[in-house]
Amino acid sequence: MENKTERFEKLLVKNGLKRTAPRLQVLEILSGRDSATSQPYLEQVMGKDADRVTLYRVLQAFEEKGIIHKVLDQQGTANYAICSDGCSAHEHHDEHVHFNCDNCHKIYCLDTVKIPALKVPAGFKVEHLNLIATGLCANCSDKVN
Amino acid sequence: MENKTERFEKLLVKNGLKRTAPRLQVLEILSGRDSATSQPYLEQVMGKDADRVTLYRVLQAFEEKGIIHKVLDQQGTANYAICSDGCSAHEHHDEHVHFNCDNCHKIYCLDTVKIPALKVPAGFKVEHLNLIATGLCANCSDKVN
DNA sequence: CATTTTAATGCAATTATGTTGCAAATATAA
DNA sequence: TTATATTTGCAACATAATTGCATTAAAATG
Ligand SMILES: [Mn+2]
Ligand SMILES: [Mn+2]
Ligand SMILES: [Zn+2]
Ligand SMILES: [Zn+2]
Repeated sequence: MENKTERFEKLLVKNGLKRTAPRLQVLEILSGRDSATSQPYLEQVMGKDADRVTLYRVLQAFEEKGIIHKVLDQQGTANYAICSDGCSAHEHHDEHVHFNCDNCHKIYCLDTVKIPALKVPAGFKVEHLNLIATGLCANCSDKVN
Repeated sequence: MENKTERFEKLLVKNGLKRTAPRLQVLEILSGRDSATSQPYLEQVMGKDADRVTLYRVLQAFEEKGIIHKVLDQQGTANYAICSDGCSAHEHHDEHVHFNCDNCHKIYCLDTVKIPALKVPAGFKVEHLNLIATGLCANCSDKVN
């Protein structure tokens, strides 16, 4: 079985992106976490390995290519998670619900929970739906009890 | 029938807030619009009538008291709308869908569209739901046709 | 109505987040 | 190995938001 780095390199090539250190590092970090990762956290972890501007540009490129998707938490902070397969440059196919824990502040992609269709008033044309649930995640509600 | 300003003054008193010019002005502006109002717009309209910091503090106080609610648009910008009745200091009772138009960028409170209940994975405890639909609003989809 | 009390405002400084232009570096194609 | 096209880093800038503190003003009190 091919290792993670090899997979990431192929992913970059497939999307016409050059195999660079900051890009591989971002993929490394994101893939190693069980929840969406905030921009500030990424910035902190990458430290001086990459300039702040580079990080923003890496994230933007990945988002455009459908490699990651952005989720804003309740404070408006950008969080990023690796996309499920099937997302591409011009369409993200992962309209799942996101869960923002009030306690640990993690954002989980609830890949199995799809957003139900909506009946909107006449005239409105819905393109995308974005649903964020807040409350306590499985970990935190355990601890509280 | 009592006029708007009188109503606003009562609203402030009821919530233990002093009747000040910046507060009345914010209520005036918000109530005169058909969609949620962004912080930058408010700042611009109020001009030098109130310091930027005061505006932030007015909005925060109103939100805490359940007088207005905040909606983040797709860029993470804060937008504010007056709450429906029944919202209070510690509970907002207006979990309706919000619609963010891709064209005019307005955010509409779809008061009549409630967010459907969700089935989440075991362990997760949902407190609040926050659903933003994007697409074209009634006005803009008219114009396009 | 004058005075006291308490809440709210304005200002200055600071932090966080995100963007742009451009020169230098580097990954990859030739 | 060289050429090219992309990517990076740096500097400067823009905007959003927060904090501490002195001053002002609203409302409560007598
Ligand atoms: Mn997700
Ligand atoms: Mn609303
Ligand atoms: Zn949690
Ligand atoms: Zn519109």
